[in-house]
Amino acid sequence: MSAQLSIHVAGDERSVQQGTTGTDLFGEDRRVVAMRVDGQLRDLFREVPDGAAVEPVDIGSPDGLNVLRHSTAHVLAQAVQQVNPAAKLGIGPPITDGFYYDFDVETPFTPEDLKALEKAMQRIVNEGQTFSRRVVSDDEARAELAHEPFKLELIGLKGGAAEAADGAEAEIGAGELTIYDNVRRDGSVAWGDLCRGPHLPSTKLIGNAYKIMRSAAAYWRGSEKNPQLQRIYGTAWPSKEELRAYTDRLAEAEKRDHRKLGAELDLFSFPEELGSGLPVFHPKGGVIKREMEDYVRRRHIEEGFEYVGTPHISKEALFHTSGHLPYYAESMFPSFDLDGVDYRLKAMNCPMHNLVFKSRGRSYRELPLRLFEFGHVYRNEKSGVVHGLTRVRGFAQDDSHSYVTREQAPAEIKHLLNFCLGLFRDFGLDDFYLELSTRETEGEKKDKFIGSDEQWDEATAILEQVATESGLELVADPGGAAYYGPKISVQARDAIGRTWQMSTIQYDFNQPERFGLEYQAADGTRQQPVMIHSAKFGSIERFLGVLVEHYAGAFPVWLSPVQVLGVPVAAEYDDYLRGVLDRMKEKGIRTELDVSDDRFPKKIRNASKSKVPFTLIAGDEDRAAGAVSFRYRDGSQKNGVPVDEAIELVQQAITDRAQV
RNA sequence: GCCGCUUUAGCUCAGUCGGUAGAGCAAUUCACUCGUAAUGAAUAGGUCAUCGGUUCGACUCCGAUAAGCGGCUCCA
Repeated sequence: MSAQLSIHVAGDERSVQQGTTGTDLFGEDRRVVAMRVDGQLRDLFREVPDGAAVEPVDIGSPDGLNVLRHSTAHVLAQAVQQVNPAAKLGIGPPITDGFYYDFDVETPFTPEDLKALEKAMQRIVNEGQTFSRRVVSDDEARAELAHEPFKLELIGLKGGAAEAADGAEAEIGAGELTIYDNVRRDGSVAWGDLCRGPHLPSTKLIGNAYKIMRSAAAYWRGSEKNPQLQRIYGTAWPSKEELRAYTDRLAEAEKRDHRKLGAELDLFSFPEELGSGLPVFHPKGGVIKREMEDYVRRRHIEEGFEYVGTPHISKEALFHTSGHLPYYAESMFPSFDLDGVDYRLKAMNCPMHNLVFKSRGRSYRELPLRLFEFGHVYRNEKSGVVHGLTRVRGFAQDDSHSYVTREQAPAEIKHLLNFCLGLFRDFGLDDFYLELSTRETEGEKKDKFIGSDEQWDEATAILEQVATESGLELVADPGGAAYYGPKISVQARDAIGRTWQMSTIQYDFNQPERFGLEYQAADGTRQQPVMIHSAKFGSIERFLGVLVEHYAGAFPVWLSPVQVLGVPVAAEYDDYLRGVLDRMKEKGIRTELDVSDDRFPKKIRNASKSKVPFTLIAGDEDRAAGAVSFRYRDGSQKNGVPVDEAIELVQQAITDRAQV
């Protein structure tokens, strides 16, 4: 048996003996943890077939990291069952920057449990266990995993792994079932798990560059109808240094947390007296909010919108007309009675704008008719989801509705998308992508949506076309549509990598019908308009929160609550500096003067901590020269700037929306 | 909503075994008038989240509620 095989290794043709494995090809290089054979990820110890194209998988590559993290998840699961043999296994896939594993246990894990598990994992890692792959039939797997009810359920779902649960495809592939045994150096089997693989050649490679991060409950297969399992999150990296870099990154992200910075910079707070998810903006946060509002109001008018105003509450019947009740009832606050009539707080502005449209006859000549306002809406968010400014119960949408003919719809959607993208650029946000949210026609969610198949198909096709033409990254979000129509949303990433839905553009054929909206066409017939909902910030509150994190509180000059902070070298120069700041105020620049009795270095420290873009210093030298000195956030200096020039410099930075 | 954790001065946090609370920063006052990240001293500040229970006695133990944190589910 010494037949020769001809294979391609990393692009080069090679002749090797039959039976050659990945380990034979790449075993020398410890960074190679798996291989791709004709595109398929494989364990290194597997034999390479004739004619195959083989690529090494580096531990630092996306595939390699997934293998590392998935194997680490196995080590965690082994540790859990070692400590608590009664723990039942859920799924344990790699995720961004780490992995998790779900367990069904009697009592949730405590922080002490997690510490103990981390130690148990280290012992397993040090044993240098190998992962041994074994193909099993469905029946064999069922027999072997009789005591693992969740794994049995997965076996039953084989082939439909994608629907089984996010991450379930790591356990079962579409093809044959496999079990991976963890084998000690003496050949004894320590543990085994139903798994598609591939895995590291040895647990040794995990080294000590892993960490258990936290535990939390998670619903089995992602549905709140199912029992909750206890999920342990962990992370794993090719080296200790990379693990350190990751934890440093998390610490850095924590410093940018808008909830923390919001309190430190005196921007906003959540008074307990008001209730969960109801923010108040302090004067400094109010400045940013107003700058955002001024900007977006002006931009809407430039883009052909007309500013309207509507109330916060209405008779409940309006929301029956719109379809919010019952389709959106869960998110609306309960009704309250006024003289025998039920009223509701509004959760969306569209029904009110429809009434503006309907207030008189409309002509095709008026279309597109674009109505816009800052609509304050109230949503009964479940207690567990309220989160800083990014998920609140009362917020302002910069909400608009464009009423158009069917023919005008694509151009209007393009118009709105460009509007949104321009806004993102002006606010300096660049880490974002588009999401196309569509309805679900199967499964339990399908009854959440109203309208005909033809309507949905047309609306979805138009949105998809515009989104694709934008050339931006586009992610599908099946089932994420509003009940009345599909939507494009712009998703922004915050400092800790979470993504937030900001702008949305929604195509709605349902509400015009439900409200009986119509316009008179050129031929004299009455036609139904299409309405296109859009919110550019989405929520003023959320957008502001994301801005705080994006800038870590160091806003560009035009958004800074205080643009220039005057720091006199001694009290003697207060008046001189006040004079300079007064001249700036006349030009609309936001200034403050530090007249506290702190000493100069302390004032500099305070100025620095407050993250103002321009600290303006004046002492004897400056006063004598009719000048001031600039100190920037990075500590750099620009001394002896003539006052006129200084004012010009600040004004320019504001106009340019510059970061300094 | 579900699971787990947390709640002490404006902020960050100590508080031993159940015997009625302490620091730093911030604030206020005084002195210092100072050129680039903390001058010194003094003063004031608390229904220990709220309500109930156990106890001679509760910040401490138990329960409920509220708010927050980490997830899940859900969303702008």
